[in-house]
Amino acid sequence: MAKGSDPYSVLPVAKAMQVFAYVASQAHDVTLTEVVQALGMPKTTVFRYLQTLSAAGLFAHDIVQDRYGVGEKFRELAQTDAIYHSLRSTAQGELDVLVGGFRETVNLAVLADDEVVYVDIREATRSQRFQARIGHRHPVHSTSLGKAMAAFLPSETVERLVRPEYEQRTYRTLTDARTFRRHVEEARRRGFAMETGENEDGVTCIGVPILDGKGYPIAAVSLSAPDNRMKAMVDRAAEALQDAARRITAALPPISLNV
Amino acid sequence: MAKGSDPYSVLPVAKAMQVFAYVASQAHDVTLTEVVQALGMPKTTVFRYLQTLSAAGLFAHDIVQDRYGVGEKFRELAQTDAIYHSLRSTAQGELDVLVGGFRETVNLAVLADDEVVYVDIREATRSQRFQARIGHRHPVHSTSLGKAMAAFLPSETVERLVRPEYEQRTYRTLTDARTFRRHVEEARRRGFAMETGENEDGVTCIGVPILDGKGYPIAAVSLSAPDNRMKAMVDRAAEALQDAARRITAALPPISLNV
DNA sequence: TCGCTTATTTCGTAAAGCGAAACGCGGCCC
DNA sequence: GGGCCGCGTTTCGCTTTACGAAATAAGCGA
Repeated sequence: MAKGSDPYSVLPVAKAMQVFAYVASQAHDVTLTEVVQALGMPKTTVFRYLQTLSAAGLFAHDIVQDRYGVGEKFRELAQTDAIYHSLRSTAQGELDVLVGGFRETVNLAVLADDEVVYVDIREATRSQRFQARIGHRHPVHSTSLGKAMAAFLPSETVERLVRPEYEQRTYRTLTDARTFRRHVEEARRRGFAMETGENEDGVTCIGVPILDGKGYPIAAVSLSAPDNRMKAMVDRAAEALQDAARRITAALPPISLNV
Repeated sequence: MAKGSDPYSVLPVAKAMQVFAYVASQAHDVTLTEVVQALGMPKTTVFRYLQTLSAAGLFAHDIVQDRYGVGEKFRELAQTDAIYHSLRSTAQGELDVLVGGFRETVNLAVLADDEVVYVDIREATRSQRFQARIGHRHPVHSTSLGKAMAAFLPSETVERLVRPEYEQRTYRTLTDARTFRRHVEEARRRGFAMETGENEDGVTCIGVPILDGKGYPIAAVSLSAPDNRMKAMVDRAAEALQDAARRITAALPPISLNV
């Protein structure tokens, strides 16, 4: 049987996952004994796993029929993953093209808990000081990524991002709500956001939102380069980023994330 | 914390599911410490869960970056569930209409392991002897459901269902390959399958396949009634079933199941 | 090269997962 | 209508084995 050859395998978890896989792959809701017979595990054990997984919301326990099926929590997770997975895999090629074309660092990020979370990063030159790492979080107000996404959010949602005062990351960082609103407004008008040394000294960023089927900014791509080098290619970069974003949008599944 | 109020909750499983939910809801692949900090669990514990879930295929462990993300097994399960969930929920209303219109038992089934698996059943009159139960399996050759699905399978797949001899369920059950092929061929021509007392004495069934976006028979609906009562309404029933099947197909997501 | 951070391994302890068996309940059949 | 059977739930005692602190190793940036 699925005896964990892995010495770090936690048996209850491994066995519960067998139950999970069985239930999820059936077209109908299952009974306790059905799982027991299918997997050859003791009744008590399966019973406990079914209870635990139901309590976690991954399964739904139909009390009337005493049957277990896949739960809403599972479907939420699956949908979230499907979207992000699709985002990353379709973005992949575009990021490569961008980094190849400009030889500057390219970032892919999403908005989570009102922060910018880096999802993929391509550094053109590793000699350069770290900008960010995958999974790291930066503020919305100091990044072109954040402002680009904010620019295409419904206005009620933007208001949620407005603070009386913002953290000053560099001497150029905007710190008041008024300026933030102006930057966001400008990004919306131009179709891309810009940030010049507001997040990190000497580094300029151009960010463009990636919209999902409903026009909601699910993510953003940005190009970041030293101030001087960026100056010469702002227009070209903005256009390339917008093209990339459009293509990524087109390849995304038509479903949306519940905000 | 998420202390299992449920006395039957298995803690390792419950905690592993927290890890699961966290990883699946992130847009980026995560590191061990990231999970530890987010969930406030001991490092060793999380490490073991990540290992276990990766071994189960639900997570993918990127050895190079030492990051964990959602694995292919999870996506397979999610897709299977999405299809079946959609099938059942869109079929729901149609089944109700059918049972209301004919006052006879209506079945929804899928094909699994070359058998007919009942997924939903609406009995018009409970006095009647049980026909089948959800999750029960009947042979392909003796049911209208099975023959309806077989009729729209690619011919190579139909061959997999052909046996030199079939189990004789009633004295009317077809038992040879030749007759099976003939029935399937006829069902394909007519667009619905029929079975008269071949699965259960005195009961006649009409089955119609439900095709997915690619024209593959993902399931089937059937109406079953005592021979005499069915005789009077064959044409009307076949048409109603076909209409229902068409509507269910239309509401299905455009993705397919890998056969 | 050093020093930090992060992943892996070890190990002793006690918690808690396990599963046989008993119980209770409902439905089916006689 | 009564009894039987199948199924889900509960109990209980026994270790098994999950646990987590701490030590170790491996990376990686400075």
